[in-house]
Amino acid sequence: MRLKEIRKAKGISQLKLAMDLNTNQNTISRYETGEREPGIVELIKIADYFNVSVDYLLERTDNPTIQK
Amino acid sequence: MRLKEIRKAKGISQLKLAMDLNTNQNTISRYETGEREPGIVELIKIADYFNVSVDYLLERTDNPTIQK
DNA sequence: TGAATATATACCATATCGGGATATTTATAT
DNA sequence: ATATAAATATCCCGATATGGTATATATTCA
Repeated sequence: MRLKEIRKAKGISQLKLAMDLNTNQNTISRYETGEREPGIVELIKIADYFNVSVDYLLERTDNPTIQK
Repeated sequence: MRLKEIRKAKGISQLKLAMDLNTNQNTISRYETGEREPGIVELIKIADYFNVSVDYLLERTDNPTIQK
């Protein structure tokens, strides 16, 4: 997950992101450390929040846009 | 998940797919009926198996290719 | 229709998840 | 340099979702 990188680029804290996604800071932390993986629903929420493709979030491509 | 559609297009059974992915036929069935969601690891395995983007698999785009 | 193949469901044990609380680390101000 | 605040990581736990085995149902087709 390229989450930490993306979040930092937007300059927001784990706490803010967590609140915006209706979850907890510790949950975000775990995603970033790789201790846990989000479910698909949460994964999509994160991608949408940052306006990036899921493939980009998962480091499967270097292009953040969704191929229309 | 656009799994059923993709699998049928390739003309393979749930059982064959399951075996190729080292899982069970019933697990595939559940993904297709929507009764359960795969974890991210399994999601990526499926996308790679069919050579489609995760976004396509998740019906977030109509284009199956990964934007490089 | 009967056998084979394909798909769905029931049940269960376990792993994984999210949450609250807390610890640790990092930044900031004085 | 130290105190305070902000940010991030970790511990513990209950609840839930997951995958597996076994089985039922549905579909294909000879």
